[in-house]
Amino acid sequence: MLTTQRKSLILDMLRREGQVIAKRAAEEFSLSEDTIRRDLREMAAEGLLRRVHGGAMPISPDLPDLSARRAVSSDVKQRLGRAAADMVKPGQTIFLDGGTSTAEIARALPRDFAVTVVTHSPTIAAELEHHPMVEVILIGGRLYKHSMVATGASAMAQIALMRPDIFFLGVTAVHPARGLSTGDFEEAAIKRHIAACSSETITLVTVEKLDAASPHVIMPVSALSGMIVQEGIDEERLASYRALGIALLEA
Amino acid sequence: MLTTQRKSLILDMLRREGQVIAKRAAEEFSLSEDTIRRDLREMAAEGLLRRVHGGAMPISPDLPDLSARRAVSSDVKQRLGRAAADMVKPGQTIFLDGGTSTAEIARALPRDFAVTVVTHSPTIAAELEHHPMVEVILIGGRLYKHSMVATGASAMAQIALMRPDIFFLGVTAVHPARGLSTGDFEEAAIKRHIAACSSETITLVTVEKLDAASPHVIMPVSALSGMIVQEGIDEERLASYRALGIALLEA
DNA sequence: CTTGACTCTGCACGAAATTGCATGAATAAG
DNA sequence: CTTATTCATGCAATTTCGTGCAGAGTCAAG
Repeated sequence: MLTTQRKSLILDMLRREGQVIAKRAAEEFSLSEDTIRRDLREMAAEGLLRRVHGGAMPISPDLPDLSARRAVSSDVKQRLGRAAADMVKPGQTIFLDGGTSTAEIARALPRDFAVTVVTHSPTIAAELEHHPMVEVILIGGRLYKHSMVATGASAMAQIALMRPDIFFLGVTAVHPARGLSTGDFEEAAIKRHIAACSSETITLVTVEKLDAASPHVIMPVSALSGMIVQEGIDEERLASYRALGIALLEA
Repeated sequence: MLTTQRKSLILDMLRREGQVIAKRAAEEFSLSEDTIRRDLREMAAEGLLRRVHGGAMPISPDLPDLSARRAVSSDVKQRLGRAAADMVKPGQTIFLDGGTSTAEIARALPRDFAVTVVTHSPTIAAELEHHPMVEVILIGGRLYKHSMVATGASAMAQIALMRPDIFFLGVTAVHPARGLSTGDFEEAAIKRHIAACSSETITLVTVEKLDAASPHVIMPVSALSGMIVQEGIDEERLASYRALGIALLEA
């Protein structure tokens, strides 16, 4: 990665999140903290940002509109998103479902290796605008307003041409017997179709989704390759999933 | 391969990916890095790009990126957007090109009647998320990072199935003789294709775009149905467009 | 056909930039 | 005050850069 580009990305990160944490940026770019600190020092000298202990802050006091977005993305989902992003290897193609959980994956994707992201969510696609190394394939179709994903015959046909390595599936409910489910029939169909085209299907699960059921079934839990579950859930509640042979990763 | 041609390809790569990495370009063209470096050096001398360690970046350091430009949605563009939205009648289907001007149209669309919006820009699509009456058709394909629009054969095929009433076209330059133009060859092709499928094509023009020309021609000005131009431009500068029979609306 | 000027390309080598690690100082937290 | 981070600087290893140079190809004049 070019250092010039990295500095722009650091500025982006600063604008987006209102701060840059040296440690986090180092992970993000897969570089040592020393390098990030050097960047921050130089950029501070150029007057692009203000150096603080642990990272950097914007030169001017916070812009309000972006801090709002940050507040929405809960800590739990961020952790799940990072764990999911860790599973992705350079050169792979992943399919990101619509939703707030999968949006976190998009944000957490390492910025230093090339990945192809396929998505039928314009929101996710827009999220990846400033990601330097990610190639984005957008699936088109009629947009479902409530979930903001493309659906319909055209979307199905475009998806049928893809063979993603991992499908990160968004669900509203997970139940050991009733399977993975969501609130809309059409959406369930398209999720099922994406899963069928993908080598692996992984879903991100927070407590409130666990052991719940929605009206429209996507697939049995056993069809999953793995689940990334919120940390701190009783082993007891997870047992029935392990019994189904599902790989569980806590984050 | 001709070095002249290679240099254009390098410029394309720069526009497409926002950077050129010497090593990668060398692989791409099956040449030594030395040759690429020489090219980059020469092109930097010609002012076509900015040399950085490891490769090259666009000439303008840190173009105010889309988020910044979006925040600075200028008063002029808002007025142009409103004028464009006023042209749309209930029940019509419009195609919105990518770009900041057309994004203003999306924001200005009346909230009380049903319109179908077709777009190949995930940014525009996301913008319409909270619009109650608008049906959004998203065109998919490989996303061009710098302009954030879907391109490629798949996008072309999806567009070919649509017959929008109005295409609101985004351009970087308008010239009475040299026509409508933009910075990227591929983009020019897709814009031309959309225009061919649409009943009318309207473009929004601010002063700095008027009487200017970019490298890649989209179509002659005479192929337009109309232009919405920024208020307060000398009648003299508009005369040549009127002479071509173009309907001009000032806003 | 031959010759000579010119261009393009790859290789070699010293210079410069970038990065990670180590060390000791500075800072924040308890 | 004590402890754990975080910071700055020096240094070594690696990568990239610029330049000189030689071989191959092109082109035109002789």
